[in-house]
Amino acid sequence: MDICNYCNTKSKATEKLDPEELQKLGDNCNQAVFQKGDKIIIQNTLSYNIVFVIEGLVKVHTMGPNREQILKIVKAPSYLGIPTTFGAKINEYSATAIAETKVCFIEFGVFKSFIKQNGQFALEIITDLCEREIQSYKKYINQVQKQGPGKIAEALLFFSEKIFESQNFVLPLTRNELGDLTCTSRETISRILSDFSKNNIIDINKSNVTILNKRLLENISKSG
DNA sequence: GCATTAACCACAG
DNA sequence: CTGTGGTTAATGC
Repeated sequence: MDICNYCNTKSKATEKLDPEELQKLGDNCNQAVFQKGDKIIIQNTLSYNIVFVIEGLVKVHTMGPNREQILKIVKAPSYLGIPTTFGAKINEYSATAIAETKVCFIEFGVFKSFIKQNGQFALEIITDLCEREIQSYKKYINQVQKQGPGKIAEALLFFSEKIFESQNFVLPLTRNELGDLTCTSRETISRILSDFSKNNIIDINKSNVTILNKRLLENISKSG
């Protein structure tokens, strides 16, 4: 089977593979579709695969000592689980689909062999990992130093700009999950969202959000 | 002290 | 699952 050769959702890294390697990838990967709420990677279980998200949206989350923490929201196309598969025997985090999501499971040994053999492939993977690590530093600082409105404004801007690329979108998370994402409580999310709405910064109906005053939202996000 | 912020609890829809 | 109100604790003038 030559499935990977014809797949038009190649990662930057797989574009560097030669035909023989692509063949090998095709022989050692499996596609699967997950519905909203389905777990793709499960914390505290063994990992055998690298996951490549072909389409959809995923939350990467981990259970802390007290509560659930959403580490990040990942949009296709993207790899998933490289850190936990290389860096730990047992998964350090879970990944759950928050929209219908199509993924490819790549056998770990094969993925590793590409890293060893193909420098261009490895370079793309490392570059991607580094960009994500820097992002995670930023998110970490924001979460620790901003107060509620700043964190929530930032989350809204993140969904608007990075995920949906629109002023109008449907939040893929419940209020509780938004709390897990922004290190606040679901009550705080409720209050601040209706506050933003009262001040005509956003329009919100259930999970349907329209950003009305982006400038102000950016200021709130910046000033924390 | 007094104000602000936000978590926790409870209860209603 | 959400929205609100009351209570409480921490933090900063």
